[in-house]
Order: sequence, then C-alpha cells, then structure tokens
Amino acid sequence: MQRSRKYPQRTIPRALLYIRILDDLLKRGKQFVSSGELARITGVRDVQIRKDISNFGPVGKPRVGYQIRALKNLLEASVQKKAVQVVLFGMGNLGKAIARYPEFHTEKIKIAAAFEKDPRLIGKDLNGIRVYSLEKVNSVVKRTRALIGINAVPKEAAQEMADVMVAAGLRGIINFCPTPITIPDHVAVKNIDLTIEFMTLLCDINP
Amino acid sequence: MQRSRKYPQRTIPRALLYIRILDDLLKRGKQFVSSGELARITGVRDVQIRKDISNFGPVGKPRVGYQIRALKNLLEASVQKKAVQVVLFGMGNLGKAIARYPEFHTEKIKIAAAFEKDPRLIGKDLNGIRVYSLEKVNSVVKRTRALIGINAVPKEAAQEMADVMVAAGLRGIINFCPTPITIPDHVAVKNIDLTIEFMTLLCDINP
DNA sequence: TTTAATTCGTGAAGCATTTAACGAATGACA
DNA sequence: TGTCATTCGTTAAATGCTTCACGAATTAAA
Ligand SMILES: NC(=O)c1ccc[n+]([C@@H]2O[C@H](COP(=O)([O-])OP(=O)(O)OC[C@H]3O[C@@H](n4cnc5c(N)ncnc54)[C@H](O)[C@@H]3O)[C@@H](O)[C@H]2O)c1
Ligand SMILES: NC(=O)c1ccc[n+]([C@@H]2O[C@H](COP(=O)([O-])OP(=O)(O)OC[C@H]3O[C@@H](n4cnc5c(N)ncnc54)[C@H](O)[C@@H]3O)[C@@H](O)[C@H]2O)c1
Repeated sequence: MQRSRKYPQRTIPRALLYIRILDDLLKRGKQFVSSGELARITGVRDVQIRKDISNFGPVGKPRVGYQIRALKNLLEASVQKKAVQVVLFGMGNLGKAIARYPEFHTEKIKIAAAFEKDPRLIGKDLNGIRVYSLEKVNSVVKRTRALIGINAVPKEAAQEMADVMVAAGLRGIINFCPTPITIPDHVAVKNIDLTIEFMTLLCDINP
Repeated sequence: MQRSRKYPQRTIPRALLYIRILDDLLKRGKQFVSSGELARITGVRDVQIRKDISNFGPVGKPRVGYQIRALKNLLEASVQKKAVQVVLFGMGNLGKAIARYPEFHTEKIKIAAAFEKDPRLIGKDLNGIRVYSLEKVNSVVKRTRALIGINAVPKEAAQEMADVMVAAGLRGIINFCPTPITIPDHVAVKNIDLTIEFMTLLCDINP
C-alpha cells in the first residue's frame, strides 16, 4: 500500500471524529471552539488536537480558538474524500443491522446493493437496498461504481467472498469475519473483530 | 488507568489473533507452525510475530517452529483473562445482531442479560438473553457479576446509558454509539465507530 | 496604552513500536 | 560425522507518534 502523506496515520480517525463534533456544535449554533473544549468533548488531549489540526493548516486564532465552520471545512478538505458507494455481502443478522443503519444511507456513505447466497433473500429489498445473487456482483459493482465491500458472510465463506470482491475490482474491504483474509496489495482491508475487541478491553480492565 | 505490563499494548490484539489461528490449526491436526507460516496466515510480519511471542517466554524450537499446543497455552495464560460476563444495552437492530452472535455465548464471553426502554421488548428472551427494564440494571449486574457493558442505544441516549453503566459498577464499556462518552478513569472504554472506520479505509484507498 | 491572561502553533524531547541484523540452536542430509 | 540451511530469540537501530516547552498572537481590562 502506497505511502505519501504529510501527516500521521493516526491523525485521520481523530480528524474524522473532530469533524463530527464540529458538525454537532454548528447545529447547536456555536461559532468558535477551543482545543481545550474539544479535548473535554472528545477525550483527546488538547495538545494532540492542536498538533493534529496544525497538520492541515493555520486556522486557529490565539485567545479565541477555532472558527468552527472554517475548521470543519479545512478538515473535510484534508481527510474527507468524496462520497463512496458500498456493497454488502451477506444479509444475515449483522448484514440486516448494517443495512438499517442510517449513517450508511447518506451522501458520504451509501450502501448501493447487497449480495446473498440464500435464494429466499435474493430479489428482496431491505431499507432501499436491493439483494442480488452472487452472479451479479461484477455488473452491479461496475454500474454502481462501488469502491468498498462489507464482508458479513459466515467465516467459512470469508476468503471466498474476499476473492469475489477483489475480482470485481473493489478497492477496500471491511471485514467482520473473525478470520484473516488474504488479498493483493492494491486492496485495503479493515478487520473489525468484536471478539478481539472484547478480550482486549478485558485486558485493560484487570491490569 | 493503571499501567504495569511488560509487553507492548499493541501486542495484545495480535496475540489474541494468534490464539484463534492456533486453535484452528490444532483442529486441523497440525502440530507445529513457524513464524513464517503464521505470517502468511495473519498478514503480520514474521519478525513481529517472533518478537510478540518472545514477550511471553521461549517456546519455539529453531528449525522446527512452535509446538502449537504449547504456544497456544502460553499465549492464553498471558493475555486471555478468565471468562467475562457482559450485559447489553439496547436491543434494537444492532443489539439483536449481537445477541445472536454465537461468539458471545461461549465460556469466554457470555452475554448475561439485556436492558431496554421499550416496554414491548421488556420480559422477552432473545437467544437465551433476557431483556430487563432499566430499573433492574443494578441488581442484574450484581447478580450476574457482569464486568462489561455494550452500548447499543440511540446516540442521544449514549451518555445517559454510560452513566448508568458506571453507576452499576461495570468496569468496561464497548460503545457503538457515534458519540464520545465521558466516564471516570477507572472504567475502560472501547469505541467502535463504523462510520469512522469506513472513512479511514477510504483514505487508505485513494492515497 | 500597558499589562495580564489566554490560546494557538511548532521544534525538540520523550516514548512506544516496528524493523533490522545477527548469533545460536537445531535437524536434514551427504 | 560434519556441513548446510532454517528458524528462533535478542540487542540495537529506525521509525512513528505523543507530549513538552515555549514563543507569538490576540483580546480583555486596568
Ligand atoms: N452477528 C453479529 O453481531 C456479528 C458480530 C461480529 C462479527 N460477525 C461476523 O459477521 C459474519 C456474519 O454474521 P451474521 O451473524 O450476520 O451471520 P448470519 O449467518 O446471520 O448471516 C450470514 C449471511 O450470509 C449469507 N451467506 C452465506 N454464504 C454466503 C456467500 N458465500 N455469499 C454471500 N452470502 C452468503 C447467508 O445466507 C446469511 O444470510 C460472520 O462471519 C460473523 O462471524 C457477526
Ligand atoms: N445498526 C447498525 O448497524 C449500527 C452500526 C454502528 C453503530 N450503530 C449505533 O448503535 C446504536 C444502536 O443502533 P441500532 O441500529 O440498533 O438502533 P435502534 O434504534 O434499532 O435500537 C436502539 C434500541 O435502544 C432502545 N433504547 C432507546 N433508548 C434507550 C435507553 N435509554 N436505554 C435502553 N435502551 C434504549 C430502543 O428501544 C431500541 O430498541 C446507535 O447509537 C447507532 O448509532 C448501529
């Protein structure tokens, strides 16, 4: 995977979080916010916040803080890429919950279609998401210009689905299956493994 | 949060991943595995794997690799704390999917109870998980000895639920709400924010 | 106008984690 | 038996990220 950024990797998710908070503050009619205030809200340290923001340009005013709208615009221009179409593989328990999640029906992120093996689900429509058979993957991905696939099939089929996604030309995979998948370098993966999250949290607790 | 480990924080989730892979290899009748082979399966570099394992003790044999059972035992003894009881807040779309996830009905992780505001859901039983009203939180947490709470209520109620969890004596929170929550130092939180995961992946793609 | 207090921005210092380099152990095989 | 290739384990170097320290800018108020 290529590497040519001028800011740390871990700044990205924080910046995305700041964007969401700023949006919320804007909606509540606020105009300015300081790094200290953002720190209280997000749990990120104020210095870290200033450092993060300074990666993208000078936008704050001493003694006043940041103009919320300007900061939000700057952050969005820096890390918020344009809208993305997503396709969902597996409309089971998890797939259904995801299909119903309003944040995946926005301008920024839109689930454009789903794929299933189970013939009883094929042809159905869930929350505006049409369910197709697996033969349709290539054509639907092409038509919708989807970039990202969500892997929500049983873990036994995880690698098989990953191969299908790669073959269809998807560029990124969100993998909910508790199994590592092997894919070529030009495709990015994000594994979300709830069991590991739980056990890690448990390690943080007991010390 | 206390800090008294002898190995890096980031080793923990990797070790948990190794454990799962080893388990799988064992089930398939394998006896030995090398760091190179684990690297191919997990996507983690072989040096990193050897380094991780060396944190816990010398267990590998040059030229042969690791005896799978011995390695698994060692890792489990090091990072896999004893079983944990979990309670679920919010039995909506996501809560239902989680309640039906088999990995949360094991000896290691067990969802012991759920809590809801909606009276139509209270008293129901989903996959063996009883749904209680919010008044029952304290007594149920006490009785089940639950340590961790899952926050799967609408984001507007996120902080309120977090406060309830803290008051009930839970020691860790898995937060699915796309809102930072504020809690005292002695409680650990793990935020799982799917929207941010998506946008981060998208940043990895475009470069 | 001056002073004081606040808040940003940044270069340097400090940690944490990963990667590299390499010796030592082991088994395979001539 | 001795040689060779392989794989572990460890110390050191490199990289990446966070925190510190402090100057500069700005506003409020004396
Ligand atoms: N349920 C959860 O809360 C949860 C949480 C974390 C991870 N996961 C993981 O997510 C995945 C899905 O979980 P789930 O609970 O929704 O399982 P599920 O069995 O309810 O759903 C899987 C769906 O995938 C379909 N499917 C099967 N093979 C397929 C294939 N080859 N191609 C396309 N679709 C196929 C099935 O018909 C089914 O509808 C699993 O790998 C699981 O481990 C689930
Ligand atoms: N659906 C998804 O795939 C998904 C994905 C990521 C994050 N999330 C987040 O997870 C949370 C739940 O999502 P969802 O889709 O299940 O929402 P949902 O509306 O389907 O379910 C929420 C449930 O919580 C209950 N509830 C409301 N207030 C409550 C309270 N004070 N105490 C206890 N229960 C209460 C409601 O009765 C409802 O059953 C939301 O914050 C959402 O942003 C959802």
